[in-house]
Amino acid sequence: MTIISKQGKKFRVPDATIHRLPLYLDKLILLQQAGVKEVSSRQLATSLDIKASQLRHDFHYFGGFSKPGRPYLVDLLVPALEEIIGIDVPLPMVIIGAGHLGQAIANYKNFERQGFPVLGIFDVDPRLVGLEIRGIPIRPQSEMESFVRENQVRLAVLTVPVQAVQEVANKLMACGVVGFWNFSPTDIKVPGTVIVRNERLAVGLMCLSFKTKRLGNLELSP
Amino acid sequence: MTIISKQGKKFRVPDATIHRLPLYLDKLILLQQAGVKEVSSRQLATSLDIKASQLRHDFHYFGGFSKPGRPYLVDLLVPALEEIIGIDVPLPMVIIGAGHLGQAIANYKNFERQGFPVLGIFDVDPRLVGLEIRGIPIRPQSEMESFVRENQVRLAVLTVPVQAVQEVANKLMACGVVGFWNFSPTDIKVPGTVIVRNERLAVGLMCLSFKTKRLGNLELSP
DNA sequence: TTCTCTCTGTCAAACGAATAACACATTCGG
DNA sequence: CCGAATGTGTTATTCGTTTGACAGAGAGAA
Repeated sequence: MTIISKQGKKFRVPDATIHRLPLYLDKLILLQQAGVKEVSSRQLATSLDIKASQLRHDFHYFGGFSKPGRPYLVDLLVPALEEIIGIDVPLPMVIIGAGHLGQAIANYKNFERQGFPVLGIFDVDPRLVGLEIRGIPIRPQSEMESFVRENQVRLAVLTVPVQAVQEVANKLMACGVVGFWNFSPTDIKVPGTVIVRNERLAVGLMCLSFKTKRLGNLELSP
Repeated sequence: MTIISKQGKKFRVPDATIHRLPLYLDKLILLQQAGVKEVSSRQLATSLDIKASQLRHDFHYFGGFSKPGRPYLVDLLVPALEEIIGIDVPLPMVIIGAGHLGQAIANYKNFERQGFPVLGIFDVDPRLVGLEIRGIPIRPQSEMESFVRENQVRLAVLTVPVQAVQEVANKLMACGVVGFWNFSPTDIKVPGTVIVRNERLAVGLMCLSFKTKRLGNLELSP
């Protein structure tokens, strides 16, 4: 649940809705690239395996994007969603931990296209320092704090070992970081003014295990 | 929602509960390693930032793990949860796509410890073929199908480019794969007898963006 | 113009999940 | 042996999310 301001008033938007916004945007950009100009809630919803009423309900939180009777205009909807999600203004980030996962994320070009340029990668291992990933140098951990301050970085990706996470996060918060994308399998303690997104890969794998091993018990059709 | 069988009858377990089981197990193993023998629902729940009633409610789906009045016995609970989640019996997997993400996953030792040994990694790029990651060789894509058949692999990790995902998935299903851990940012079409877990990293990042940019509007306390 | 068709915005109902409440089993101290 | 304290299993309540229903705006055909 997140609060948004609209015309002075405040509204609460469900987390479930927020998670769907990037999916809508993604499909809409594909449509835009294909030259499609208009799309109805039903068409868009069907392609995402959700109900049209849910899509309209989601959009409703942010005010209408069309007029009754007319489908949505793709070229209007794309920038509107980009602004709502907040990727119209780039949000630079740093990656802490240049292990395999950190390098994989640094290598993923789409993040940059989607408004999340990686300004720097930091690691304690001197053997990694000096290497470059897509032109972004791996810097020594000791430079992290001054770099984050000087570049006013607000978002950090944490791919460091479990034992180091909390300490690294503390240092980053002291330097002005307000959002964490945490890949370590542990929670970090932060004040309510800081946002944390935990990406627990092992959990996903175990859910898959749970379901895969119970395939025989599945309901066959909804 | 997944259906489980218990004493002949079938019960439905919410997805939300299934997602928490690995978190419970994780904390319990830490306690076990610390030599703790007993833990109450309140202690365990507090350390995971959830309500004790929710934890008991979750456990209730699988029958009681203790007797009224007595806390849970860590050494009983750990194997019980392992069996429920299904990681008591190893579920071997293959990784398709040896890019940075594929390599990162192959490198993550904990998956093996948690019952998910990586039997093979496959890639179309001949420059990658022959390399080894933790002793697991990268094999040519052309060998994928025979390998999966011969080793009766049931679970596959997909870290191939978007355009290739559906075709690769089709081939794997024909060879007996029934579970996919899909890291490409697109849905794959599968019959109801196959389980897919989509790990859409970009969505997580955008949710973080949405919330980070609205920090000023946040409710200050719940 | 008027009729029909399409499709949104909006509200209501149904559903699912999280939290609270409590009965009762067990232990422990006196 | 009894009462207080602890803490589970289970049911009831509250809350949030999804789905369904529909009024009415706009477009196009006659």
